[in-house]
Amino acid sequence: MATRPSPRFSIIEVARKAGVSPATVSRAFNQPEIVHPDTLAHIRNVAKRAGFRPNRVGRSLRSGSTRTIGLILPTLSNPVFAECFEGAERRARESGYSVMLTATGYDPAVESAAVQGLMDHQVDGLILTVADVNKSATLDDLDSSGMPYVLVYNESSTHPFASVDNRAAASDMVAHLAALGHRRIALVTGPLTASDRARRRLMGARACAKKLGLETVQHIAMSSHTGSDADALKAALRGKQAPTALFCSNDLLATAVIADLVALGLSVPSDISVCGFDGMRFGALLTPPLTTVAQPSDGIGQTACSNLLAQIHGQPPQSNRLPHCIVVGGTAASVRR
Amino acid sequence: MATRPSPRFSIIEVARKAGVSPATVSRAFNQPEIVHPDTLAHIRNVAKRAGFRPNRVGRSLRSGSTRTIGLILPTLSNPVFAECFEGAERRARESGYSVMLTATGYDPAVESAAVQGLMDHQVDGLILTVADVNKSATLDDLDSSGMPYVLVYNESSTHPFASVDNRAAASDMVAHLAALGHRRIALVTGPLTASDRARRRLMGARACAKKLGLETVQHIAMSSHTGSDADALKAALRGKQAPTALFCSNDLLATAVIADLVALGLSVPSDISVCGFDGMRFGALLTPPLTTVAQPSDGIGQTACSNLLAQIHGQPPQSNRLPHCIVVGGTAASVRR
DNA sequence: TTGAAAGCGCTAACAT
DNA sequence: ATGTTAGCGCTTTCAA
Repeated sequence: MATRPSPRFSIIEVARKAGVSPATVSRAFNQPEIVHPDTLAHIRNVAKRAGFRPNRVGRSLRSGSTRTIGLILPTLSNPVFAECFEGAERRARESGYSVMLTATGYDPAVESAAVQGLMDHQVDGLILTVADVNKSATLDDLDSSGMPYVLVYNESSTHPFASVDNRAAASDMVAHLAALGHRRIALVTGPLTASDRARRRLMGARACAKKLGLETVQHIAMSSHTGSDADALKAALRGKQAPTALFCSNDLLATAVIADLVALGLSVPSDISVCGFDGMRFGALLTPPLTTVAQPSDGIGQTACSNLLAQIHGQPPQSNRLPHCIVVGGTAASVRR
Repeated sequence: MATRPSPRFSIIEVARKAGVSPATVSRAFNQPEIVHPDTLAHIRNVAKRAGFRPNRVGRSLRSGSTRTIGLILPTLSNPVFAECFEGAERRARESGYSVMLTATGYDPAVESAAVQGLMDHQVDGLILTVADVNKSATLDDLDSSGMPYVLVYNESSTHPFASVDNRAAASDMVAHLAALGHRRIALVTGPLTASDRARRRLMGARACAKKLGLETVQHIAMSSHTGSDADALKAALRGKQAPTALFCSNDLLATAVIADLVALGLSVPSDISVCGFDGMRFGALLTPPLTTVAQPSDGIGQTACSNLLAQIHGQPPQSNRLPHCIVVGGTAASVRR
């Protein structure tokens, strides 16, 4: 079991040892059905003995395909994105594709560099989430590059994506809150300028409120995407017109908001209702369990990957809106009379 | 903004357009300091105008380095591994390395295929977690391949790793429980045969119990790594000699166990104490917050990556034991008299 | 069914 | 400081 310096065989050595041409060895690995069974067995034997495995870099350069896709997500520490990755990676692996993954930490500079870097690596396609579909330099680059890609979580009429219908989902949650008797609802988000999803959710929430004759959904902006802002929260809760329900634009934010409310001496849901958006598994473990809008993140990843692979194989780009559902937990309750 | 079929330029075209040799263009990108400033500016200009970026596949083939590392982890849905990935990826990116990631779902076959696949891709090194360092076919392959690698979460005297000291960590937790008055403690794990970490934790727990004169730490094996087994649990809790504290070998398992206990009509911690191992962030959000042994997962990933890069650059392999700490939550309380 | 030859895009000797 | 040349490992015509 000595650690030899690994004199990595090439297809040429194998060909010589097997007494055939390099082309035949190549065929033995790529189109075994067209080489003579005896030759095939012999080559496989020699290759195995020598510990030979085709070098994918050589193959990629020659064939023009790396059989690798790139994934660019804000952070894997948000279980929503982690699940999305798992769905996509599994699907990719099943099709013989590998995945390069970059976490941007919501930094547009990292995001843009990641796209460039993955393109330099000649990935066959890209799955990514951008802050805002409508003004993303990254996305413009991508469009003009001809590289196949699919967005996840974003929605757009001009770019392929896999996502829930954020407007409808937010609307459904507002309807749920309204059914509980809430008439003053606020949507809590991170910086709106940095998230087209948050904007869509706000639109959906407002549309529903209007339809149901509720007061306009207020908007409370936090400075970070997943962290709460105790001061902003306190300010928003002052006065007679304070909202009775806080609809947070993601689950992580909801947990942070709940923690802040508790620190403020409020109790959820008896003093105020809170709900989230995402449906991360951990929400169910909280006490009370988090009321939220569940997105099928694994499915979003899987679908995006399927669509991307289809594109890579020449199909036209395609978008999918996956079904969401309201998870009734215990953080949103009937409003007190 | 037409989607041109992208007639990807090569270094040769750029060289011709710029009136220099391909080698000079290559130098302009790789060792800009040795080319004449005017030439450099001119080449950069031409390259930029043509939208040229060096093809990393060509470069990799020629140079023998892909500047890519492989990461193989059981699942990104466990926030512990997600954080580890983030630490490693960030560190890699800072050094100009990209990351290919595979989630094995604890399946040895996937694990082994992933190692092969990443080696086929000519990654420069590998970071991975294996079920059992002492009998891992995967690891044997790796050793004989000469590919640099660093284990994460595993510990070994013969393989480089980055991990906490699992024995000491488990011992510390047992000491903590003992200080709360517990004398009958059980360690709850998934299949022991499939996790050297669980085994080390059991050893550490037993050693500490012995030292402190407690009863031997019982072992309750669940059939899955992170799911609880209500029947096994019920059986273990029968009788006068039932444990007063359940030490779960990971946080996800701890949450599942707590849920089962609650379903059994027991209350944590007043009827029985429970604690976990990992220190996932969500533990702090539970009610009561999870008492656990925190591992610095981001740091483990970062350290592993640093050590791997050092190895890739010719340094000898190195192992690191990172510090753990006991997080006192509310799921473990003083034993009732 | 197999072989010969060219070349994917790039870099590293070696020359100048 | 720049150019010439060869070739990394593989696949893919084109021939046989």
